[in-house]
Amino acid sequence: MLAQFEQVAKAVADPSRIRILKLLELGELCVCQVTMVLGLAPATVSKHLSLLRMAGLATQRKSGRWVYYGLASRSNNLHAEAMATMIRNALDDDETIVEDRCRLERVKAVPIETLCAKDVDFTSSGISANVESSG
Amino acid sequence: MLAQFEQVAKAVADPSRIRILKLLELGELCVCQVTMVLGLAPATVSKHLSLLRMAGLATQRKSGRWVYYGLASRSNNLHAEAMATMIRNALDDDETIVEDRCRLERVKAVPIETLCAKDVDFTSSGISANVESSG
DNA sequence: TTCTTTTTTCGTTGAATAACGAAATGAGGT
DNA sequence: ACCTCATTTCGTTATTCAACGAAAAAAGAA
Repeated sequence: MLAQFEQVAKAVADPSRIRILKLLELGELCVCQVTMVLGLAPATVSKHLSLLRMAGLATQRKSGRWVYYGLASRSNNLHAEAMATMIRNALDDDETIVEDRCRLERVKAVPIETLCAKDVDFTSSGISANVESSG
Repeated sequence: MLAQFEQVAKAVADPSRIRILKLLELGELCVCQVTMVLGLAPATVSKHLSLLRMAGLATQRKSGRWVYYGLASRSNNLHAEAMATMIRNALDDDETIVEDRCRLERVKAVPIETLCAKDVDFTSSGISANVESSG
């Protein structure tokens, strides 16, 4: 019980994971989308997402080649819901969070097929993906 | 802002510090009292309390030779209050917390003058402090 | 099956941190 | 002033953990 609380608190005591949770508020995302927004290695992001899931804060759904993560609505971890609520009611004005969400919008604009392995430059103002054939 | 949240989350992501916060719910305590209950070195407990204070979760009050720490009612850290509320509404049934509070009652029964440097055996059923001269 | 692609696991490295004992600090008390 | 004692700071050690690249796994597509 104390250990469960500790698990949730540790999960939330990392800026990257907080950023991820605030991204997931806008809907479920696949690993590669989160990777693009945070600018971290895929392995690192996968680990963060897995850890959030273990703490009862995120859910996992596999669809096709992609694995989608979302916010957990109900959890087996007693304290996860309270922590999730607290985070949902906070940090919306934070500079980093706002920037992340802005970047997310642009990442979402790119079809997921062309997002990951291609040379998508989302750091500049526009997204210049190879979308010449998608209509 | 994100960093502030991170600070609070880190402060709370340690079992010893959670135990301390749940002890402080029962009123302010000096470092040596907390030390007796947790069974850690004074230096370690002092560090934990200092860290809780830095995170806006605890307050410090010096009186005589002792330094008393208590729960912060209002804080300059935005997220501290929310986290404090969450913890206050949780873990009251936790085995460790209950045991800690039981030990605290017995520690509180000993006058603070005789508590710290003396050979107080609070691990067994009764407290056998050297209180032969204080009555 | 074979290839490709997304995600995860593995192993390593560097940084953060919890714990301790020893020494320093600070506040009474003599 | 000096002594005593509670607390804090310092320095060390062992553990934890975030990040990465490389390799393995999983799941379509050809």
